[in-house]
Amino acid sequence: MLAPLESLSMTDRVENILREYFEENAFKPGDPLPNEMEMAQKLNVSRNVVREALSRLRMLGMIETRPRKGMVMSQPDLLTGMEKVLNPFILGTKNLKNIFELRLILEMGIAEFLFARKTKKDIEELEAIVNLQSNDFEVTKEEEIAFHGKLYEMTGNSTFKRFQILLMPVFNHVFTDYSKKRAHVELPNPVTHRDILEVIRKGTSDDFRQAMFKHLEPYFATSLNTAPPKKKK
Amino acid sequence: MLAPLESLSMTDRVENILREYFEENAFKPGDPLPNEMEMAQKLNVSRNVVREALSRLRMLGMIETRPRKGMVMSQPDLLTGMEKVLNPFILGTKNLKNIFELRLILEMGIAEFLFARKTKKDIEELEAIVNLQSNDFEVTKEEEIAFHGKLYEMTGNSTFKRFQILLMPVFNHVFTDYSKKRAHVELPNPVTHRDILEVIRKGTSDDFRQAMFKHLEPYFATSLNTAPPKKKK
DNA sequence: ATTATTAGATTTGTTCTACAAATAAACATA
DNA sequence: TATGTTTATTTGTAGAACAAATCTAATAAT
Repeated sequence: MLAPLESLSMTDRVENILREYFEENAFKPGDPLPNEMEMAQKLNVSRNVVREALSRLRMLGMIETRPRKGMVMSQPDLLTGMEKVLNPFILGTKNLKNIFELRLILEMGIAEFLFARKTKKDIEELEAIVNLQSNDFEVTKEEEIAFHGKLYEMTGNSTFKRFQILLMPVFNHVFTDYSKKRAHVELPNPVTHRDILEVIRKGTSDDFRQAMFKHLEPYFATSLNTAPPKKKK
Repeated sequence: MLAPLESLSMTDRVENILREYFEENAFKPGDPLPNEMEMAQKLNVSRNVVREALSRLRMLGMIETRPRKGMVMSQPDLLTGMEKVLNPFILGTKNLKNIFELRLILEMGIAEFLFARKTKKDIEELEAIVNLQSNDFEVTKEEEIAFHGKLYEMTGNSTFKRFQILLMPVFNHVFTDYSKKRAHVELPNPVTHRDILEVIRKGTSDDFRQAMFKHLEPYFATSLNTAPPKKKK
């Protein structure tokens, strides 16, 4: 196959060079960086090109600059870059479907950490959230987020929690979209938030996974039915 | 508390404005964008500022520009932004620990999709991978990646697969780091890749989760022992 | 009439210059 | 010592200029 060989712009190249430079020299958060003019001269490019590359790294949180003082390395947020791209209109249907599934995967996978780290206080708070629901069989989006958000929090993993919170709106967007195309399915024995709460209180991590699967069954069904696995031959 | 009030730079503001503009007007991949000068004039900023903002969006894959022709909206990759900051030296220990756990969570969560979508061909390929291992009880990093990578692939979720591949080096980095500080623990009954293969062949998704947990037990132990849950009071 | 060539206009990539503004450091003052 | 002032430094922003590639349209050739 002949693919158009991609010619990187100066900015692209400088961005890569800078990241490699930081990596090779093991720059850590707080370390001061050379100033813009110095970089531009060393790399033999204009200050503008350097600034565009730095602007990218600044957006990702890799560097910080105190205006008129200098630049320092800083600790990036893992998910900032992803967050900015989470726009349902420009993410393709495939990406959206993948995100939808990703949430289900994550939700099923938290059992061990949840049970290893749950505290009495957590369970009390979770109960309070459940008690605030006006109807156990018809929860609002806010109640949904409150409940599951608390579960993520109980894993003690802040990245994971943030990740899930980011995914949630996309998840809802996709599900709403699917729902329009499919007849609504009533489940005979739905597992409610309250049921899950009891499992967390008295059950095992295995019980939790089974309960969670039942709880998420409509979503699993949606994903596995409407989007059959396509094998690229 | 008095926190330093953050004043956004023009570039930051333009970046936000552009993203909102794309979102509000439901720009889709392929849609042409106004040119740089037009944007600069409409926003009453210099072309430099617009270019820095556009450079950021270009990095994330939100826009593409065919040099000297024009800019078009494009379909971003979800994980590009994350990939660029995956540098163990600048990610803090907390982030690294979170990533470490995230892999465990994901690995435990894939059971349903794996079993719903596995094919004979998948299982044959997985068997081939297992058979290539020289020692079932002492697999190399490459063999490890091959095996688990195939599992991710079998979920039929390309984003998920890419996600895991990105996380793997960080995971190994963290575990190597932990291993130095802890005595090596021999497990009495390790679950090997071959065991997991058999479970995938003949077992259920529940069996899979239990097998996978046993397989990953050293990692779970590492995470749950060395990093006890800290409750922020 | 169709094709080939040329010229001009457009747009991004890149460079350069200039200046404002904020800070830190050095200095001066009370 | 504590406070005010000056100065040098560095980023943020603006604007002009040009190269290079593409598209359009006009012109020339067959």
